[in-house]
Amino acid sequence: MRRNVIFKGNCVRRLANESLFPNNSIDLIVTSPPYSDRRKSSYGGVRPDKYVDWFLPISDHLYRILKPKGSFILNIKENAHKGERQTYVIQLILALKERGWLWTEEYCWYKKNSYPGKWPNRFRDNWERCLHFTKQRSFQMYQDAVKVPIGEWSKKRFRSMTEKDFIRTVSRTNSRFGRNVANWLTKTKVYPHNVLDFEKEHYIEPTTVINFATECSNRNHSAPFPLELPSWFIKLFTRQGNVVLDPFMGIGTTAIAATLLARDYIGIELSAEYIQEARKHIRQLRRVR
Amino acid sequence: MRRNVIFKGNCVRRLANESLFPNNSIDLIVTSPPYSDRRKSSYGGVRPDKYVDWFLPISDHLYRILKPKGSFILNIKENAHKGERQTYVIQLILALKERGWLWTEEYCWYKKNSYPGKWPNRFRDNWERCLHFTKQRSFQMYQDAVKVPIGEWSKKRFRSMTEKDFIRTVSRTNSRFGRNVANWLTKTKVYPHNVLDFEKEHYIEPTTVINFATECSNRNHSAPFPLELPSWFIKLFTRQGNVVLDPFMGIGTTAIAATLLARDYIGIELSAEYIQEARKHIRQLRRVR
DNA sequence: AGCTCTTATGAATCATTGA
DNA sequence: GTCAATGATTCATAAGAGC
Repeated sequence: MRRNVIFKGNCVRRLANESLFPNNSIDLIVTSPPYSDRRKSSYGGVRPDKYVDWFLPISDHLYRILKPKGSFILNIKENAHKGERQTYVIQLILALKERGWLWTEEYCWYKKNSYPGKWPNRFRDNWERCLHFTKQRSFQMYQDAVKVPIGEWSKKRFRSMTEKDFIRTVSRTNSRFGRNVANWLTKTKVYPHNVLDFEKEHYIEPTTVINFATECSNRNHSAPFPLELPSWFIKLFTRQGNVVLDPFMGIGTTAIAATLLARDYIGIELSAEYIQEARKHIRQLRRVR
Repeated sequence: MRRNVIFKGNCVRRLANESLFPNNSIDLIVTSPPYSDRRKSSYGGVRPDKYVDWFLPISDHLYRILKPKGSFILNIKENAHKGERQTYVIQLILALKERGWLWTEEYCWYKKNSYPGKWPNRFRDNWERCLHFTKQRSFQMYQDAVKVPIGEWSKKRFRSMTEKDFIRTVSRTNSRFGRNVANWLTKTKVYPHNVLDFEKEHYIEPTTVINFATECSNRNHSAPFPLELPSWFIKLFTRQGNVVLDPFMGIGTTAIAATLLARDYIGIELSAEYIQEARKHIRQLRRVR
């Protein structure tokens, strides 16, 4: 299987090629497909009522090529129409389960730069779904790789408590700290939770982020998600040398994250312009390293 | 219609009483029903596969008694079972739409206080859904009541500008400050977004929150949500003197929030113990006021 | 390098208008 | 009727220029 390549072309047709994509060969899929009725210029747009039917053939191939212990992260958010949230995303969850996927978790990506606007019936949309699907109940997950400094949340949670107060509280309530309260207190890092709140937690070297951000602000080439998003899932669900696939590669954010983290990538993308942009980014990364 | 009362008893049977609950009489419903298979001791538990059928008769009554321009906020989160997120919540969304409700929005409540825990396949669950249903596309929404302080960026941005400078800049460049340019210079508050992140925003007097929170944590009574949660929706969707209903009242968080905000409340609760607790809190509030 | 200030724009949504 | 295009609205961040 060729690695560290971007294939140009239609997503389903490429995935159907079994020599390019053998069964059980991919460790992680991270992708953000075009949302319903968005990205019309580059992808033609998908009608909400056709969305599930459009996506299922793709997801069937993804199921075939994903390793049994691999993960599939689907970043998506339904838009509002005629005053209501569309239902195609939750319909898709149900449909994917019927096709054999396990809906393991829904991570919440707490975006900080939502689009401005004011409407009589809603506020700005500041979060997106990161749906986690797997093929099996047991799968690869390297939780230690995404631990965060304890300060961030514990300070807030127990802001006003002294250490003795804290221990007393813990032993009085039947909390899950268990007996190792002291151990827990001296720990410097803890496991994160399922809300992705990247502002405070700098997972990637800031200089790298800035370099990338600079590059990707070129006109007409928008990155649907920031580098931290695929980076977080790549660290969580893969080890060095594993293969990460993004079937809707765009300007290559997933590939860049994989490269920075010493994983291999495979991308599929329809737009020649986006591919060119992605390759340029990756070349620059290689030069820096 | 009697107001500021808590009715003891079964939710559906109480709601079916048309003299207690006339048609189109409630301004806002805020509730957190027992989640599937949780709170077995107080509610007996509801099987995941029966959850939708269990809830629909309740929601039909809620539809009947809610005013046409009223709102229904459903705080809920599916639990995980056998490695997967359950689907009863998203099934419920689809079912409620079929019964006539409009699924207007899904607010994300970003909880900050979940206790540590570790599982091989997931992290701690730090967010819950607050589903917003309405009967009509146009409904009561008092957005100004929940404005939040503008970000720090604005101070730097506008610090050195006179109004004329600013207007000149705006008309020269393409910046999207809209038509009423001068507003930006004096703006101190902006509209929030759809992620409820209460840490930064102290909507309720801190002392009140602390008193209530302390009361809750000292006993074994579960407060399904903090005071800020119903308070935010009450301010957003009602005015003073309006009526707020919580058909699963618990220890009375919604009633307390309504009382503090000078709204009337109606509660329904099965557990005599919870009702006693709720009434005690409300009495204390009255004394304080 | 590090800071300030300027400029640009991002998976948006709704009401209105015209076909 | 439905559907598509247009205008109006709005917050936060990052790149780029200048010192």
